Amino acid sequence: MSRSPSTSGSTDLAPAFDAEREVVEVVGRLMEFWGFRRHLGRTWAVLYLSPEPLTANDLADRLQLSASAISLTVGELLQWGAVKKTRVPGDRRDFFVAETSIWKLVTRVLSQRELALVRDTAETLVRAAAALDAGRRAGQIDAARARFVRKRIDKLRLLSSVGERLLGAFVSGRTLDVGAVREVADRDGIDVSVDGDEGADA
Amino acid sequence: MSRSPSTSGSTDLAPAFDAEREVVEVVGRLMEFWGFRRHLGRTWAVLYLSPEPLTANDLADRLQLSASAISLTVGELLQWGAVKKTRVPGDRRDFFVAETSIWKLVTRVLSQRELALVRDTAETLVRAAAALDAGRRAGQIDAARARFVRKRIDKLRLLSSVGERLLGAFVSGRTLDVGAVREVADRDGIDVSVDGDEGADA
DNA sequence: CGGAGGTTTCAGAAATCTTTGAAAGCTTCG
DNA sequence: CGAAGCTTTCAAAGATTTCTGAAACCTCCG
Repeated sequence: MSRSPSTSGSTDLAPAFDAEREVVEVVGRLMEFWGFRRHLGRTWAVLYLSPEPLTANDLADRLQLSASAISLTVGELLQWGAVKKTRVPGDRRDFFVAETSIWKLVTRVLSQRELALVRDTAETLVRAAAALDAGRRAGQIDAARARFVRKRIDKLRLLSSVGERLLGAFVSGRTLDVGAVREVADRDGIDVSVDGDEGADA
Repeated sequence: MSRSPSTSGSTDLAPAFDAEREVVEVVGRLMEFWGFRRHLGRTWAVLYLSPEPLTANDLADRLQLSASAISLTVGELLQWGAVKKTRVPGDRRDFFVAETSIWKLVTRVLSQRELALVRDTAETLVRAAAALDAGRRAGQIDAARARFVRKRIDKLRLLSSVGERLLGAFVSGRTLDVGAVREVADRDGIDVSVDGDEGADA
């Protein structure tokens, strides 16, 4: 009982607890923005702000969610390594703690999720370019148009490769190789002129 | 008429057009990941791969969307500056072209959307910290606990300020100041030890 | 000024994503 | 070994977001 003053009506303790709540919400929004469900962020935040590990029940109370929702949410957080499970000797329940190294979390997500996406994109672009060339060779499509599309796809490829390098650098700790970014910025500029460039190469 | 071979059935031209379609879809997914509606990405991609400006109708055909959906989508793309409206002398219709400088687009989104988010977050964190201190001073909440929460909030603040700086640097072209990131990484490391620190004074 | 596109708006339909409650599955303690 | 308490799973309910078709609204041409 003394453990969770959560659902208690607003007493004098209110302002400080409001502070916590606000933080929880803002982290929720942040995570939502990052493409996670909002509750993942909220849940992590509650744990992050708690001095002691919490049980699924504590979380359900504070977040106003059902036990099953908590289970699901916590499960996902565990997968991302954003939360760890702990057990307390005499207690049958699971306790949870937040991973506190946010940096670690961010890089993990970047390397697993985003990098996968970028790679997938790159692959698709390569395939598309190949298909286009094939179609062009076979004379199935207008040559000029094919050249145009090809160039645009190449630009996308360049971008994606730079993105991949950026992410890679970021994740692997040697922080942001300035060169990599500059390069895009520049090439991007150059590429814009590709439109006029048109005839140069295929 | 000769202008839009869009709705024509699949003939020998298929493979090359499939290439385009694939690109369109992959860009769609990418954008979705970035927090935009998938159709925004798809629409932009269709325009990006088209040598000539297209009408709303062309877009509706190629994307299999209703006129209203196109209107909405294009409207949003216009707001982000991802697409531009063009008019052709004898034609009453609106034509659209894709903004080709992707770099410009990315930075615009980063500076408008993300930066706003980060700032909002930072502000909330400051407020929360203040409320917490107030509560603590008034003795409304357990001092040890307040100190703990305060530290965690401070860590979040640090992170958000670094994020803000990173975004700012990225957007403003002087590319990624290595120092900024390193700093977080380090402090993050230090902060993790806050847990141990905890027991000392709790 | 009247009419023929073309575009935008908007309320309802459709699709998608979330959350829930109930039941099944584990685990630990007696 | 059996019971009690937690946790997880899953189908259905609930929300939310997105898309559509119809109507209103422009704009330009004749």
